[in-house]
Amino acid sequence: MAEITKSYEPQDVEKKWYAAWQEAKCFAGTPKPGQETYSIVIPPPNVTGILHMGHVLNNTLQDVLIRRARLEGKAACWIPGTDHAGIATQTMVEKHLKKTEGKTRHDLGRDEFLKRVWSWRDEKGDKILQQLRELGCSCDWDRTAFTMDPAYSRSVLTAFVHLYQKGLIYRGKRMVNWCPASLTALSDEEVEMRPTKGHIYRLRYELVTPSTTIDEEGNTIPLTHLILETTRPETIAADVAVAVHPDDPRFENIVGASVWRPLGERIQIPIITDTAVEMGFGGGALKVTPAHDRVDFEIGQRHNLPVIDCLNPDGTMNEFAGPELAGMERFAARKKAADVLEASGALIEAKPYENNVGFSQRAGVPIEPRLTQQWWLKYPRVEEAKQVVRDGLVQMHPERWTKVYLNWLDNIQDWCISRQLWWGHRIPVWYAKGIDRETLSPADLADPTKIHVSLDGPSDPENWTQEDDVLDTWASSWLWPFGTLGWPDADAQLAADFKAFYPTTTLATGADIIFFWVARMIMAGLEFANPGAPVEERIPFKHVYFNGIVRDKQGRKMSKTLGNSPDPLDLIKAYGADGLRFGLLQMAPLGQDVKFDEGRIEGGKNFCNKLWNACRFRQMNGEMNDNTSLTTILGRIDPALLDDDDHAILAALRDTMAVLEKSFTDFEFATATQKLYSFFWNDFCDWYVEVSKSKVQDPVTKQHCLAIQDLVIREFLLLFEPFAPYITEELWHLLGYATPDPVRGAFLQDNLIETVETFNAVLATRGFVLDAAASGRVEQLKAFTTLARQLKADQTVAQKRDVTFQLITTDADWTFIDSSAAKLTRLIGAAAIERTTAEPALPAAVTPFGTLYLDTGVKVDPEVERARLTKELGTITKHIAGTESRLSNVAFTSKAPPAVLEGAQKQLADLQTKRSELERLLAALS
RNA sequence: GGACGCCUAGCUCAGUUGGUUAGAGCACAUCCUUCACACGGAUGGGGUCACAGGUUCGAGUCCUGUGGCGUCCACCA
Repeated sequence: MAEITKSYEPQDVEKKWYAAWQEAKCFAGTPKPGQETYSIVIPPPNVTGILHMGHVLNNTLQDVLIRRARLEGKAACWIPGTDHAGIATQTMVEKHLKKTEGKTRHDLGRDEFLKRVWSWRDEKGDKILQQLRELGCSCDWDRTAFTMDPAYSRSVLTAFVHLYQKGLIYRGKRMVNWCPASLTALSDEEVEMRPTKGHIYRLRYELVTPSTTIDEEGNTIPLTHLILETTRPETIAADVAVAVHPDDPRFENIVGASVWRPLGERIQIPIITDTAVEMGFGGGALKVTPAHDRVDFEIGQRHNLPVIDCLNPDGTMNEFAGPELAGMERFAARKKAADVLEASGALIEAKPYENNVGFSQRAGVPIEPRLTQQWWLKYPRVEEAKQVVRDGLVQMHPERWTKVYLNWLDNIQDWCISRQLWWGHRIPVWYAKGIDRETLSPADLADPTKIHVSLDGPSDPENWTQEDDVLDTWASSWLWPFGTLGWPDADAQLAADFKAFYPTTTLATGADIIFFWVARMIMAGLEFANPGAPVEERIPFKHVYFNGIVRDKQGRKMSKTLGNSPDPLDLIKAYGADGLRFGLLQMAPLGQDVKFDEGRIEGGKNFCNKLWNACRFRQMNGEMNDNTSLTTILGRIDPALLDDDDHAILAALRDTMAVLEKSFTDFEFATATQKLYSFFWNDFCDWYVEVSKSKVQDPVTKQHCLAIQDLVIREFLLLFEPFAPYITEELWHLLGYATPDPVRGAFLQDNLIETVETFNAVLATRGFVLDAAASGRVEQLKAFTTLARQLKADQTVAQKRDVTFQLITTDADWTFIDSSAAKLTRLIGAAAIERTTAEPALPAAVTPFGTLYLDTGVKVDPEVERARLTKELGTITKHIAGTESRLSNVAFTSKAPPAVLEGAQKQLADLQTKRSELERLLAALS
């Protein structure tokens, strides 16, 4: 067996094992009949994306879940893949094209441009999947999917045709969120409202015929103009009316009259009434610009007003904006419009103003409401989607997200699924040649001689033209949990083990895409997967785990522009993949955002090193025996020979197993990592390994102690493996836990983890009766040790080892301490612990086993000693007072549960004993 | 306007159904390279648990309110 080096060097270990795992196809999801399954589909990253901290967190969580499932003996399958990411990828390639060749996509034409995108994808795509391998992700790579794969594309189009035939998809001219940068419509979810500083312009709209109104006192006064306010003066040329509230007394006389439009073509526009107008805002009048505002559009519909569009798709002004503004960019035009209005006297004032403006989430520019023909989807299964979550068939973790989810579904709006892009799934709709797409009526849309909708297109393609638009990317990824498992092709589903792996077990994702993706997947699953089957077979997943967002130390979202995001690959180089994984999970409590702290990652690395060295110590202490199974290790342990330390460490191990089990059920990964840390570092290294140092000196106890170590390390490696797969695998082999069997047992993951239940059962059949009191005695010894060390530290002889301790104690306690002398003297750093009945004039501490004196061979300074003891006495006295007052309170003694009462009484007794001993020590000093 | 989350040591966070003297890691101070580990060991300092009320024998924990930070949904031009 190879010798374990002085420190853990992750680099070579990681390379070696990942290659070995892949070679052996360890990650293949291959269900055996009757075997329980556990499946996860990856939230597909953008095909051209690169790994950032959010991915690291999200994918580490998935890997932890899937590896734990493997150890639990389940057929585990983690399906990886990427998303074509329509807008993002197309924009990227367009930019590249512009930069390198000075061309636009239109210069190339659709077919040629798409060729370029594909070659870009082939060249630069899937890099992120490579990076996930470095992180240790155990995806079943043979199943890698891509949303633009032929098979997956077919599932997307199948879904479209199905929904169309069901009457849920329709085409309509409606107000959409238009992105002037990407030149496409967006869904409401892709629009982000941002408070934006600008100006609000107070304007006069002159009445064609002066009239009268009433002032606040009810007096009739002349009225020559209306006052209204707008943030968008550049759209005035597209005003078609001015609206006031029907109940507004100020405007009674002028309803139906006209005002002069102050910009663009100076025509008369009518004054209308509409309840959408807020009387208290501005001058109480609203300019109505149906082409450029949702509310205005609705007012226009109600009043049969014309629609004038004064913007080009790219956000520049067109000829309808008037000669002053035509051709200008929209924000420049806004300034210019203000100038023109000021010059004509229509502008009263421009006030600084902040309002919410919709921005394109991806392109980062303000969107324009724009009236266009688009394809819309009425969501299927909305009620059922709510019900499965309410019924807990789909459980969200943390649960509070269900409320957000249900609220969204309660207010759900039809989904604009068409995008004016080229990179994506082209909508499988064909128009008969010669028809005007803009003016198709609902009846036309239902006429198969005018519109053809199918997977493969019309049989006489020469007579048809295909729809130019592609589908929203999310209209493909919403099929991910079953599209990746062969749906809708029966043979493909069989080959992909659809039956075993659908519904998937857990979806791990960020709450930021709860609407974009999670909700839509639930509806899609219910509609398409296992049609006709009971609802629990149609849901796409049973659990949704929402991981937090990784933020920087100031709490800001990590972003490229801020440059506050460390490169995960650099972190892997510096701390190892295991250190990164473990450190990150330690700071990621359920559902809380993660403030990134590199120190924690370093802590993860240090922990790995600690584990490494504990194993090194084990190896140095003696020949390895047969470690190839729990049974062989237990065979080396005689239950009758277990001492307190053995009992205590086994109890702590069992407790750790239990905590881990619960943590996985509750998705509490931070709890799990913290428990692993404290068990191994504190319970095992700081105590068990330290006491082992004396036991291995004794041939009688040596083999026994090493066997316990082998047992604990084995179980710990199994518990730790999901979090740190590389180092555990390496140590598994170095310490001989692996079996030579090349099929079963070659890797750590081939083994089964013990549950508390099975572990207990195994121990019981071997005659282990764990002594529950042992842990308590060990805790007392720990306290004794700490007090002794404190004495040494106080006397600044912390490192001296030739000191002697003297103990005044009872016969029973002395027997116990004396029997533990070998390990205690080593732990404390003392030549000996002797029993005494005298009152040595030495520094003393009151321990659970009597009063302990430190003899350094130097005479004690009574004043220093007095100060030390007095301080201790003060603390004790304070606590005694607190406890006494509680116990003297009848309300407490009569109402508190017996256990609490007993605890308080015992505490008081202990404190009093300690106090009187301290008082005695103080008295002895003088 | 509506909903949700957070506020505990200098920093990042634990703290389960209310119950002894509120914990960890990092940072800090003192000491130590003694034969697993300086990526380490020992000891120590450091907290009116955001604030104000309330319920209770007892509140970091439950209730009400206030303040601050953050997120989502809706949105008055």
